[in-house]
Amino acid sequence: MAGRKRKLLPSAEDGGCSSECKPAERNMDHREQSHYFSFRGPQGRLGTEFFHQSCIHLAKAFLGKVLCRRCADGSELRGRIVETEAYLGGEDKASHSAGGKRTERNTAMFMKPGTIYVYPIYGIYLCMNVSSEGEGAAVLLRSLEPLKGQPTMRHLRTARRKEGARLLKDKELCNGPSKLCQALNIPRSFDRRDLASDPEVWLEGDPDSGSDSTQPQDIVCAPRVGIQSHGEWAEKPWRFYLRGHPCVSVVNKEAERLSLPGNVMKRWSQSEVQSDAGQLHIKQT
DNA sequence: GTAGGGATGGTCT
DNA sequence: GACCATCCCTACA
Repeated sequence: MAGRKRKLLPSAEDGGCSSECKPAERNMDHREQSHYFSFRGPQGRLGTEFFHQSCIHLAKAFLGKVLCRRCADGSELRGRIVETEAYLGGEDKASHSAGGKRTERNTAMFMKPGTIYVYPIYGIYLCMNVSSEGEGAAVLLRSLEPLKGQPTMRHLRTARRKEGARLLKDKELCNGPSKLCQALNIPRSFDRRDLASDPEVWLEGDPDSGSDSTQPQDIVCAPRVGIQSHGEWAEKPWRFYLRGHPCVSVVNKEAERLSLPGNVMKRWSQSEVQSDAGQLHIKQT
């Protein structure tokens, strides 16, 4: 099979990104602040107790939380989780651990809640899951809203793209499970690490919590993506995302109609997203 | 903007 | 040898 030539990601194996973080890019400037929301700073690392939830509860609880990545040079990359999928293991035939099947690859799914499961997909991409309560259960992280370190994320994502390709917009940096692994430089070697205690990757509370934390009615429940071959299990509404958020990878309008929003005080509307030289601005209603 | 098609190689049977 | 929890590019509306 004649393949297209692509540049390899230089530091994908070592877990560090010092070679990717140019000094000028490490300086915080206005471009590194989220244009979607105000970023109020860390709310503290989420510990082991947070991950002790059932898979579906944890998948919903992840929404709004901030995934943080400390690079080898000390700089930080941050993104708010806006889309997840629950894979329950056991009866869930779409799960890598269906039927309790345990292999070298999926061992992390059977480890303690909060364990990172990184696996390769389609040969060239990686996906990141976090184990939950339940035998073989894990939550797939599908999309993030970039909050900090967008220039570095863009550099990491561009490394695999064709030379001369157009500049990626902020909302395109992490809007997919493999894209977020690229943008945050999550390597395969992070597999089986503990998200509650690892020094290089961790989870923090929603920086916007307090006045406008994620409300249940903001969450859309939809069938999971890319598992059509698994029959009835493909229909289970175990994908969760923030309604109207521009960083969601796949919008399901039918599912949005079915999950009525009710009295949503804060929503994100595509029509109010304005593009400005690759950056996005969004007004909240 | 969206749909369609091709790429890619690890994992599992 | 087939499958695959994806991504990117191109063409077209």
